[in-house]
Amino acid sequence: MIPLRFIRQHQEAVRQGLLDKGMAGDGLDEILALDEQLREQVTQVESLKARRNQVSQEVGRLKQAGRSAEAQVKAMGAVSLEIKALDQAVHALQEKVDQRLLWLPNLPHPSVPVGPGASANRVVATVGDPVRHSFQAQDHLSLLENLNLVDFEAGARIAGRGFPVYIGRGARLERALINFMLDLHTREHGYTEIYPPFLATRKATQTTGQLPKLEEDMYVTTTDDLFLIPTAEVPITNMFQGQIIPEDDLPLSFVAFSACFRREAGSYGKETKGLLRLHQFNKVELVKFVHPDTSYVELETVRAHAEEVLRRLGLTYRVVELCSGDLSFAAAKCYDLELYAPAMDSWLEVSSCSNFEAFQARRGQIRFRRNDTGKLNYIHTINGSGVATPRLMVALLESGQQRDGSVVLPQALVPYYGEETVVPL
RNA sequence: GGAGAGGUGGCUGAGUGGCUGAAAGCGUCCGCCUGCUAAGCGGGAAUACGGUGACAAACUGUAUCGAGGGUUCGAAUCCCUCCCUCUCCGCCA
Repeated sequence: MIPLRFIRQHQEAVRQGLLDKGMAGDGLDEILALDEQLREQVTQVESLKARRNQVSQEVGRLKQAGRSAEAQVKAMGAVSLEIKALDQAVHALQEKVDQRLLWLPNLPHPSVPVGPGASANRVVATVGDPVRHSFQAQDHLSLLENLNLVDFEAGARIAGRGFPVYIGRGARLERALINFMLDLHTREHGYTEIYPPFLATRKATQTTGQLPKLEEDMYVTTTDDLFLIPTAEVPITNMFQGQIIPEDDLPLSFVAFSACFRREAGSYGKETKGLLRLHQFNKVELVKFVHPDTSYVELETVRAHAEEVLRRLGLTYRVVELCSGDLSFAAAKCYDLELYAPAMDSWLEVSSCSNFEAFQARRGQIRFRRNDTGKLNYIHTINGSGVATPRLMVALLESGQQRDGSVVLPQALVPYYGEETVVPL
């Protein structure tokens, strides 16, 4: 949420930010017009209320003195009716303004490259050399099939396409990846492990910014109006909804494994084969609640923590700084981590590390009290995937495959998986 | 799902129609005092939005005692609806 006062005072900067983010600025004019109208009416009701309060007190005094207050009571009866009518108008206007504000995305940070889409993104680092196999490499689909790790048809019978069933060693490998990542982040990076609910309320989902705009991408349970989480960011961030965090507790760092559910509306046709785009997948997510002064330092930290997963697994990846037009709704700045998949010769996004600044905190009223001034301020939220498993598995299989069709796993994974190689049965 | 109890400031907890934005305590901040610490003494401090003002200080208005409605000149206090928490019962992995 962008604060209304800020919009009022920095109209052109906000307009430009919205344009950079690929959103027409016309919503802004409407908000500003409504806001002006609103403030005018509010001033009007408030002065009526001020008068009523004053006279009502007088009535109290008169009655206590045993004197009549009939004239005052009568006059205020009329005023109260007027107030009621005006109040209704004000509420309706307020509701309109609030709704429109919820549809405004966060503004890009000044350091973010301006551009409309992926072409304007900036590769800021590449780690490792793209693997070149000396034999005819299999893509992940055939590896999954030949090694019998995933059963897509069974998943389709259960829930439709996009819901893979991991089987046998595939399930074990998936579990190994999750445990490896959780251990890394909790033991070495200092995160507190969370096991969150996988469903969240409309309000919670609004806090993190998926709603109202991305409702069509969410699975919802109609009888209770609960949403299946698209990422653990939703439950973790909302643990502190409406809370005031002591300044000395900052930063708070949490890591959670969760299943993630995404309808992926409108993305059919592309990447629908295999594990590249799913309706349900697993992810280990990092979430930090940080002091506003340090949020951009913390963003780099989270990014480093996410990168560490890929480093430990010896995978080739690159870091992409997203341009303004590619930023998600709530993000002010974001790095994507992309793994190299040799058989497909492509880069697969496995992590997004974003600074939301106070955008989510404002929607969810997450604040801290400053020790020096005693004032309440919004904290900043940072999160990063650390990381999502399906494409990680893709890169792992395609990179580690051998001429004989087996896959050699990275050493870091062996204690978790229990074996060094996955061999064809 | 059934019955009951309850939701008040950072926390605990008073408060059943006007003098309550809200007692008291804890915590907190400032000052004093004691050669350190603890204790003690005095004082300050809610949040949001609006107005005047320099997007300062300050002053001022309105709202806020779970949420939304209602009654009333006036509601934390009375009525209705909803949400949440706790206890007991039922059901259940």
